[in-house]
Amino acid sequence: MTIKDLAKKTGYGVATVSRVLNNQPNVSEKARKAILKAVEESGFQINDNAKQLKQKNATSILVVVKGTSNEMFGSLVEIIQSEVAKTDYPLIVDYIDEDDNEVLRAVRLCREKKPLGILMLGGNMDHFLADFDKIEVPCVLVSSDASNLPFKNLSSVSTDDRLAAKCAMDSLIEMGHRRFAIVGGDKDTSDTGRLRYEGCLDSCLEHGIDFDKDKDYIGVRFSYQDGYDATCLLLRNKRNFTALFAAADVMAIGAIRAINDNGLRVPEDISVVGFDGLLLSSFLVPKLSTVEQSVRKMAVRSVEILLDCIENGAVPRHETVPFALRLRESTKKI
Amino acid sequence: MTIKDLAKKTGYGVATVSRVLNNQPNVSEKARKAILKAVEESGFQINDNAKQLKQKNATSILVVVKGTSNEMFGSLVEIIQSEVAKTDYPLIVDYIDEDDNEVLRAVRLCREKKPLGILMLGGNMDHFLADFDKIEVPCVLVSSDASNLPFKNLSSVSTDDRLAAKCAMDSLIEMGHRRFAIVGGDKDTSDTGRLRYEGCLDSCLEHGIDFDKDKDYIGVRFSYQDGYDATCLLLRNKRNFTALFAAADVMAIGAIRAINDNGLRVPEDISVVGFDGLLLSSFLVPKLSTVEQSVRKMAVRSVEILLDCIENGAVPRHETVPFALRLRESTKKI
DNA sequence: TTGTACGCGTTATCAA
DNA sequence: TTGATAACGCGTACAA
Repeated sequence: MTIKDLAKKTGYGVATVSRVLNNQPNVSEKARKAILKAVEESGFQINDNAKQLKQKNATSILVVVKGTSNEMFGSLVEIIQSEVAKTDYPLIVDYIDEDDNEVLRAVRLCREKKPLGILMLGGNMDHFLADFDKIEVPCVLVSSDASNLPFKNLSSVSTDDRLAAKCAMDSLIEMGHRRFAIVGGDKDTSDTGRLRYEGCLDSCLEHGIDFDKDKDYIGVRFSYQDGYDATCLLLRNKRNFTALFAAADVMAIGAIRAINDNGLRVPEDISVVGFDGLLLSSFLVPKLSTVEQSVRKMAVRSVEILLDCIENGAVPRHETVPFALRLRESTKKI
Repeated sequence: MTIKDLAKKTGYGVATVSRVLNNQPNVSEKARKAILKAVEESGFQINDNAKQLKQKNATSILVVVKGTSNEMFGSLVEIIQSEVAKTDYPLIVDYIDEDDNEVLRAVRLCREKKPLGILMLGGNMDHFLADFDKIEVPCVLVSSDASNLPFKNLSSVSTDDRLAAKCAMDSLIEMGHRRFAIVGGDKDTSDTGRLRYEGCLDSCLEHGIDFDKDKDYIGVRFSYQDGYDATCLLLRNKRNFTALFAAADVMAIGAIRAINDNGLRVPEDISVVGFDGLLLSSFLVPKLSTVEQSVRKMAVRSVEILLDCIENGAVPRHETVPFALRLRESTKKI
C-alpha cells in the first residue's frame, strides 16, 4: 500500500494524496475526505524511509543515553519523550554502554540519521573535547555542565554538582560530623564524579576539616556493588569516619549494606548521604538522605533549549537547575 | 557525500562502490582498496534511509519495551542489544508507557519500519488477542507466557510465574506462616500479576490455608508507591498477617517501608518476599527474599528463538526459563 | 571485473 | 485545485 495505490484507488494524483497526508492547504474538502477515508480503509501507513530520504532526513531529534540501568536517565528519557511528543519531531532514542564513547556514537548517528538536534544524557568532557567538533547540529548535554567547553553548538542543563555536594557536606558538618569518607565516581573518567568530589573538598576546606585524599576517598563506578566494595575497603582501613558521602544513591545503597555487614548501623554509627534523589531512596529503611536533582525541570529545559536552537537558531545556553537537600533518616546529629 | 561522489572520486562506478561498501565478491582488490581509502578520507557514511528504502526495509529487529522505569526490562534490553549486535541486524528499541497498548504500537512500527521480527518486553493478553493478527512477522513475547494464544507467529520466553509464586508461598508456609497478605499486580490488567496471584492461591489451597480473596489481596501497579499504599491499607484493616507476598521487588520495597512506618519490623513481625530478583534486592537492609528470574537466559533464548524463526522459518516455541527462590533476610521462621 | 540504468515511495516544483 | 514528473541515495539486473 503506497500513495500511488491510494491515488489510483481514489482517482486523485499522488501529489494530492501527499498533500492530504501532510495536511497541507490547496486541497478541496471533498478530495481530503475521500482520501482520508481511503487511508482509513486500507490501513495505509507512510513509508518513513522514503519520506526521510526525500526530506533529506532532517526532521528527527536524537537522544543518546549513556547507560541503560540508570533510574535517573530512565525518568529523564520518559519526560523527554513526552515533551518532544508535543511537537512533531520524531524522537530517536539510542542507548549505549556506560563505557562507550558517546560523542563518537553521536557523530555516527548524525551521519546516518541526520537529526535536527541532539540530546546527550551523560557525557565525558574528554570525549567532547576530542570529537565534538565533528558535530554540527545543536546539541544539549543533559546532567553535566559544558559551559567551559569551546563549542558554539553545545548547550547544557545540569545540577550544580559541586555546590550541591558542598551543601550536603556542609550539613553533615553542621550535624557535628568531623571524620568523613567519600565514595565517589572515578575522578578521571567521570566529570560528575569529580565535581561532586570537589564540592566535598570545598566544604572540608572551608570548615578546616582534615581529609586525607588518598585514604578517605575511593573513586569507583556508579553501581551498588562498587559502592559496597569501596565502603568495605574504607571500613577495613579503620578510618573511623562518622559520615559517608556517596556520589550517587546507588552507591549509597551499597555503602549502607556494607556498613551493616561490618556490624555497624546507619545512622547510629555512620551517617550516609547520597546524591540523585531517586524515587527509591525515600522507600528505603532508613530513608536515604540525599541531594535531590530536579529531574523533570532538567528534562523540560533541555528540550526547550534544543528546540530554541533548532527553530530559532538561538545561541547555546548553559543552565543550572535547582537541587534540594533531603535530610531523611540515614543521617543524624552527633 | 554519496556513493556517486565516491564513484566520481575513485573513477569507478556506483555499482562497484556499492559492492565494496557491502563487501560483496567480484571486486578487484585494487578497486576495493582505492574505494575504502576514499571512504576513509571523505568520512562517507551511507544513507540509511535510501538503503532501507531500496531493501524494502526488511533488515531490522524491533524491540518494544513496556515501561521505562523497570530495572528488569533495562537489563533485558542491555543483554538483547549485545546479543543482536553479534549478528548484523540493526536493532530498533522502542519504549512505550506501561499503560499504552504495545500491540497497536508494534503494528504501527511494523508498517513504518518493516522489521524482520519483533521482541516484546511485557505484554497484555487482551491486547494480543485483539490486534496481534495484524502482525505477520515472527515475534517473541518476553517475560510472559503466550502458549495459549492462537497465533502461528508468536513465541514466548518466560518464567513460570504461577509455579514460582507457589514455591515462594510454599516456603513461607514451611516457615510456619499461616496468615498472609498479597500485594499483587492488578489481576485484570496484568497477566503476570494474575499468574503470580494464582500461584499463591494454589499454595494456599494445597495447604489448606484460609485466604480471603477480597481482604487479603490488593492488586495495584508495579511501583514503590503502590506497594506502599496497598500495604498500609492491608495493615490498617488489621488482617494480622505474618507474611506478605509482593508480586514484584519494587512493591516489596514499598511494602517494607509501609510496615516500618506502621511500627512493625521486617522480618521480626512480618516476613516479606518479593519477585524478580533485582540486583538491588540483595543490597537492601534486610536483604530481600525474592524469586529470582533468569534474566540473562531469558534474553538470550528470546533472541535465539526469534533469529531461528526469522532465518529458518522455525515454528514458534513457548519456553520457560528457570527461576530460583532466594531466601535472604526479609523472611524468617515462626 | 566493471558500469549503466532503473526503481524503491515520497515530496516538491511547475504547469495546467 | 490538481496532476505529471523530477529528484532523494541506494542496490541490483543486465549488459559490456
